[in-house]
Amino acid sequence: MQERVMHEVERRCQQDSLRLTPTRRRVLELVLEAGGPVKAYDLLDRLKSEQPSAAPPTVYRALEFLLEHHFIHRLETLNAFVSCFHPEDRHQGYFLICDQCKAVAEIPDRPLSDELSKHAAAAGFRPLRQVIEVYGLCKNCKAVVD
Amino acid sequence: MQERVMHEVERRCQQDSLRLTPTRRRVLELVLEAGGPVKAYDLLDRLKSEQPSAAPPTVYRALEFLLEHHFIHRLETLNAFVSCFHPEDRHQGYFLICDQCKAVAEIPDRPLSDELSKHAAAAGFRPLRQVIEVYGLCKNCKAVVD
DNA sequence: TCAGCATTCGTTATACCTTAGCAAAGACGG
DNA sequence: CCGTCTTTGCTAAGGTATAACGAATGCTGA
Repeated sequence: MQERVMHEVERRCQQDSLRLTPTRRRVLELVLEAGGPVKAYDLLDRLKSEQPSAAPPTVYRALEFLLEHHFIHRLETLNAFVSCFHPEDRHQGYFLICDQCKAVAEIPDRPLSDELSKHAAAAGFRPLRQVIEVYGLCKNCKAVVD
Repeated sequence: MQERVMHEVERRCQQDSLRLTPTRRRVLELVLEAGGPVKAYDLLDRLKSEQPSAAPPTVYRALEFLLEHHFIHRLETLNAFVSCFHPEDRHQGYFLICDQCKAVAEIPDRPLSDELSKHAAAAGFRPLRQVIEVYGLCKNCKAVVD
């Protein structure tokens, strides 16, 4: 799974001549390994253990690159980052984020996103970027509570 | 307009026996006066000029109270706060935020929000809170660019 | 191959955003 | 009034993100 994403990212970088430098690559791996939302400073700690010279800008610059090319996403409310599960298509969608266990599901729902864009456009607004995050309880945690 | 909101907030506080203390009230006024997204530290600066003892917790606690009762909203991506224009009904909707002039429009679109909740529920998720923010160019700024 | 240019990186420092913790003061019900 | 709960004042620290600048590296065209 992580490898699939990694390969896809490599392909895209080659195709668009983007430079997937060692640090950028390593940060992406760390995000993938996390298997859920990770904070920038957590990444920094992990990075430091293998590359003591790493500092905040090291991580933030790598994250910036990965975000820019949609290889990862940023969860605005959590100040955290998650890998993108479908880097192959330029999707728009939303996130379901469990308050309890922090599991994140990325739902590539294009119709809903298009609907939102349409509404915005109808109001004379030119939409460029959407942030749709739903917080609540995931299936498992809901079952425990009920 | 600002007065209308203020009155409505007073009414709600009385009705639900919430304590709209001087500081809470003043912070709400400052958010209303701002007429757009304001940062916590901007509020703090303004507050300090009339109440020198004000410190970060002063502002954050007031904001917390106002958020909790939906008298203001938080724009997650901007780390900023805006007043709620329709405190009378427990709405859900989305925000249109201009990258250029920072104007914020609060759109109380219940159908779209319900649609999103429905999708989430269909995936076994129990939605508790939605964050929908659309960034782009407002009508005016779009006209200038084109 | 090499000079020139653009991009990336290392490093330091700092700015910005938010919460913890605890004691004092105030509001409210009995 | 007294006890309790909520709110505040205050100090401090934790967490998040960017500025600035020079050194290193990669890329391109002569």
